Amino acid sequence: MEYNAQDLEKKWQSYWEINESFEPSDDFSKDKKYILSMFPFPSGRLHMGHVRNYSISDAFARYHRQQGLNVLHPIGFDSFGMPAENAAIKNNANPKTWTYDNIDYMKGEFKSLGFSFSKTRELATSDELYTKFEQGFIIDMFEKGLLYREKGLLNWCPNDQTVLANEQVVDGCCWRCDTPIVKKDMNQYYFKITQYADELLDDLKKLDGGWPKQVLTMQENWIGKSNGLAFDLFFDDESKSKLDSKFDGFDVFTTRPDTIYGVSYTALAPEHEIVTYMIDNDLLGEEVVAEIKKMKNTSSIDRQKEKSGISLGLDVIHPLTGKKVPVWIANFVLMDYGSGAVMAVPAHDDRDFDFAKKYDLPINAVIKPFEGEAEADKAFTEVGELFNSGEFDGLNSKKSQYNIINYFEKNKIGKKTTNYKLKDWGVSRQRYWGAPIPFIHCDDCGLVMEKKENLPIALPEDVEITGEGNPLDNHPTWKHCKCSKCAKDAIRETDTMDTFVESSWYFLRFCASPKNWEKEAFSKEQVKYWLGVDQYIGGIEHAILHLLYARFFTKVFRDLGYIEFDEPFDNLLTQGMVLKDGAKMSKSKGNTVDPDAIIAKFGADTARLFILFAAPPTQELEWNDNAVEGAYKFIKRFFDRSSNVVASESIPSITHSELNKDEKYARKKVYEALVRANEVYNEKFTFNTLIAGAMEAMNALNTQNNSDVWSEGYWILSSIMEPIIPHVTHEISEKYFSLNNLSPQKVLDEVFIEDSITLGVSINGKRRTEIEVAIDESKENIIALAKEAGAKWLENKTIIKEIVVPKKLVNLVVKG
RNA sequence: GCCCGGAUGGUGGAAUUGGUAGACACGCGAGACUUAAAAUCUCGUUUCUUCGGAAGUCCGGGUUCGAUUCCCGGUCCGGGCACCA
Repeated sequence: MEYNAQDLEKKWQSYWEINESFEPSDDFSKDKKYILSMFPFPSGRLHMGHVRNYSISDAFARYHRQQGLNVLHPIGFDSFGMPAENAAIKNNANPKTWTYDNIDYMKGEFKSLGFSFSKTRELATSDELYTKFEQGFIIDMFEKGLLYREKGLLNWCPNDQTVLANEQVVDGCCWRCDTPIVKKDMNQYYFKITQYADELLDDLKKLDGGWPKQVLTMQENWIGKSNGLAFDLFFDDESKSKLDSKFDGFDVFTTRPDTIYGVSYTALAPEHEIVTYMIDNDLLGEEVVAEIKKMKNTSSIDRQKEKSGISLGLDVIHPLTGKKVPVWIANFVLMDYGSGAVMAVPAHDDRDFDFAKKYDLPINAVIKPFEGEAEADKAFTEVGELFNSGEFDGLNSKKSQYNIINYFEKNKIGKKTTNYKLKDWGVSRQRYWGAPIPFIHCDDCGLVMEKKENLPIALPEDVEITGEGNPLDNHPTWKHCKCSKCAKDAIRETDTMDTFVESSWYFLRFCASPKNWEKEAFSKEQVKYWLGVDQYIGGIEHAILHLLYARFFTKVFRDLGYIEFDEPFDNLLTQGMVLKDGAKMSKSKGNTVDPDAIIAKFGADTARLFILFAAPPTQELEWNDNAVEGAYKFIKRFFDRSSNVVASESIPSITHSELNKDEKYARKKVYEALVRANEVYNEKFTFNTLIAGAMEAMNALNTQNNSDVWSEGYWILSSIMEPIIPHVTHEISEKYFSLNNLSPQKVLDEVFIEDSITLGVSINGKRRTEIEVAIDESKENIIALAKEAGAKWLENKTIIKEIVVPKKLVNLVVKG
């Protein structure tokens, strides 16, 4: 029979569907595996990155199912978000229709790839049921004080007409459309993620080993914890009266308290409240005000180009020396870190140095190298010895930080402080296609929560998407409602939530047994059984955003009493990108390969085999049409040569000692592949080597014609390859083994025992030749044989050392 | 600038963690079958070579009987963070 991928794959896909082969059991006494791949946005069609992602997770899921474990391998769609609206604007489509049509199409693609996802747990985050539970959580979080509304300077994308979280601003531009962002003063809802900053940082330790180091480092940097000293700088009397005695001074933060005696000026962010006060009360000249405004309107990237500043004509008193220190505005001081004000030490900080040079400010060195001289015309930023530092002279600068902080605390003029780069997570978006934030604005009661029994607050379907303004705000009736407290007319919140909210708990929802879906988001018991996720697979691009938010939600849900663990994802595998012609596949570059076309031409098994064979999963994968065809040929050969197999309900029993050399070798290769498969599925994840092993075994089977050896080989190979090429292996397994071989396979040690062995012979560590010896040959004989074999390299030389590495090689060290 | 990864044939990549470098595959070459081609099968394929060998895992040192693997210094490539005080 000819190998026909399309027919055979369809047959097994409907077999799996009819038999509900991939549904997890609710029997929690069984051992479980939760295999999760990051769910896709329903953009319309799967791309190769998805195929790679799900081929990896499917391999894990199928392997563990074979091992008899209860496997949860769910899929869903992260289906809220701007592309749906953008499509609506462009093609005059309805976002909901567009989204759900895409979902239907993509479900078909999943099926045609043979992915073993649980069907009954499929969900889309735009489903009203999902929104209902999510809005419930939002209300709980608000009650706990973890969600608040505040006016703030926000990242605004002029193109997408929406606010972005700090994490969604990449190089000063929108992460989606690359438009430079501008700052806008708006009301916005925030999750208090900073309250969990320390725990999010500390718990990274729990993930060590399970997560890639790179991701842990990225999260650590993002949280950006730094310890230092915060203290107040007070204005002198003259400055104070200039400011109408409205300000006594301002607060600064430093991680270098050791340089305190070197402070020669201080700098405020242009957005600082003192600056704002001076502008508002005409305390600065017109020109100066114009300059400050210009500075404020400059984007953060442009600000980085050159340092600039403006003297405010104010002085503060140095807390230790009592001397006057001038106050400047500097464009490099960030309003949203620390207090928006810094002490400047040009002698020991590169930035302060550049600024001081430009404006001719004093540079006072207070740290010198332990040996030699500091480089001239450069800030000395290393550890050294303090001088010109009063009672701290002579101390090691690093160690003096402790003493100086102590001094400030003892004299109550400052205190040890920790700062984070992490900011609270702004979650409101001025968009239609998202989960509505379940709040109501009432003239009398202020901001009130919607009642839980009224959830979900669903989106209106009769909506006009023009790309201008907020469609919910523009809708004629939707936002009008009654106050949940006083029942008077009120206005619904028209902002919707960041879609990262949905992906922050979807992995919990998957644990819910579908029979309880209407009733509850998930139950404690279900979640306790299934979580943590045993293997999470996804792209490195989510290293910060999604993974940090999901960790945050997990901790919040724990504190709300819904779950009982700290971290959601025990093991994380970040897959590499799929490249073509050395570049990431993208529509704009025109270098995409359509999965559907590959399936139509070669079948799903070929696509899966190529993707897992071409590179280890964590590395980039270069698409290669020839190699895809190679994968197809292997499958075809594997199928064709199954005709050598004799059908049997069980693995044939073979007397190894009665076999000839080729037969023994073939068996050895088959069992080597089995050993490697167990290693790969459980620890190493290098599917490429497992496939190579199976190919070697096939090549070895080909050199012999013992039908028992063939049958045993296929029994094992179709078992270990089933997670990778499930259709063809099922076909073979059904035809010859009644599907009995898709189960754990026993490794037979006897096949690895050999009577003779080849040893490499090296002279001075350089391999020269080899010898064949009996397995139990004595060391003396081995050396004698090696000398004989290597005689021509030993002429006129003296052997000074003989090394025998058992079962590996002989090394003869010679001289002369 | 700081912090992580990498660098192995023409190509993708192996190498049991210090023990025969280049598994497996792609490509290429040769052969078989064929009137011919495709498909399939078989063999070869690190480089140089005076056909004896010699060199060889980015470069330079080191440790070792032995280094792709460990240590020191450097080059290049990729990624993350980036005026965070």
